[in-house]
Amino acid sequence: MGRSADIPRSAGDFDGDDAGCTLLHVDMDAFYASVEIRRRPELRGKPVVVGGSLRGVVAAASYEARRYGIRSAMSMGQALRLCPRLIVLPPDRAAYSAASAAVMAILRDVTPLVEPLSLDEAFLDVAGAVRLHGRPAAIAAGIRARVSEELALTCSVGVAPTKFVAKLASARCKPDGMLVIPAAEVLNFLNPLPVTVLWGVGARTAELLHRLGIRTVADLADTPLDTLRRAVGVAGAEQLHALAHGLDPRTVQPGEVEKSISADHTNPVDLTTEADVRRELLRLAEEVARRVRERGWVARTIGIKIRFADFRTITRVRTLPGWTDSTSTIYETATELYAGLGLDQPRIRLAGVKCENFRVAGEAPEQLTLDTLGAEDPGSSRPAADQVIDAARARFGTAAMGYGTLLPTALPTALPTTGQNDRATGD
DNA sequence: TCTGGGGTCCTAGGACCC
DNA sequence: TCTGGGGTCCTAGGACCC
Repeated sequence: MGRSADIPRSAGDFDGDDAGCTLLHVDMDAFYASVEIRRRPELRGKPVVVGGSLRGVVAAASYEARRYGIRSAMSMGQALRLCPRLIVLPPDRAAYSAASAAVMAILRDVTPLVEPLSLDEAFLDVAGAVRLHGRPAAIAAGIRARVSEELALTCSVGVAPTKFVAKLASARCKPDGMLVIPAAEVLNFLNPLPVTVLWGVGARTAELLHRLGIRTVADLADTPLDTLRRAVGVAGAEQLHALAHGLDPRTVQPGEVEKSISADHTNPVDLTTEADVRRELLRLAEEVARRVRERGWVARTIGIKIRFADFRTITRVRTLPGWTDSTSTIYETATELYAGLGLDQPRIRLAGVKCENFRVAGEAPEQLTLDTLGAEDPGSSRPAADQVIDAARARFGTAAMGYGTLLPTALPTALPTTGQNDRATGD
């Protein structure tokens, strides 16, 4: 990478003051849709969304689809009404993860201070990289060039003195753009923007603020802190007040680890029988437990989420006496929490299972298994069975083997622990 | 064809301990 | 006997983000 003037794609046009603009926000353009179009060039130029499921919403929309007013999070039905010839593709998470890893690798060539926010965006702190790679604007242009040339994808990059201004900047130069907000321009940039652009202002908070006559960032900056506190609570008020004045002390955190791991699924048809719900909880427990084990962790808190047909949603969690990574312990806890709801004639749209409160497996003071929960079989080899299943799935895919395939039609309250059923039936 | 699936953070109330 | 404050842990719900 050279000076900004040498950078292709005209992104280096910026010749203003980027001193102190050491925070970059890199945001991939229409990421899932772009990955799909990259491998199916015949879709280029067409309205494409990724989403798919029967009761689903749009996860990503190509810019052609957006011309019809289609946006992510819109229901698939509404999207199809706006554009009947819309091309709808089912999500392929593995492909997006692989593309994401390639993007993150390019970013980490610039600096180790990369904080991914999701598969398709990341913050970078380039303060220490300018000697090697040039000014922030040149670094941003270089990243955009590499992503385009090596990955055939486009991204937009915001360059600013703080995280949230960098993120706003990337959003305002999409697609395939770059925007530098010099320190001296931050307030001019922020003031006219609607409050809804601020981190933490969603529909509810916006409504509260509008009632106070606060519509722009400038309005917010002029509002006394006490007034804000009464409207949105102490923590929210302090943060909004700071952001409105261009202040954001957050630094780039490259080592962020997950605090919870969850899986949930909206069923195409509501679940109405106990057996169906248990089967679904088992499937979700397997998925979550596998991901916990993948990381070499153990969890102490297990939770379920249930969304009823009327969209009312409840959660229940239980903190166990010790830590576990066992599918059966997580499943048992989930079913107990479900049973505790005492539902009579359930109509369940969505079920979810979550683990939190993690430790690294070896460092946990104790390993909680079914045994320590008082199960009948003190010699249970269930953790070994988990490992066998994980290994089989890693080789042959998730359909290869699992507790789910072991279960008879009428589900038992507890999983078999004698080992005699520990063979996949292959169905 | 109303409303996905992965998360984080905050609040409020209760239990419990000192 | 009445009254209490502070701290921590746990749970449920909800706002918010991508």
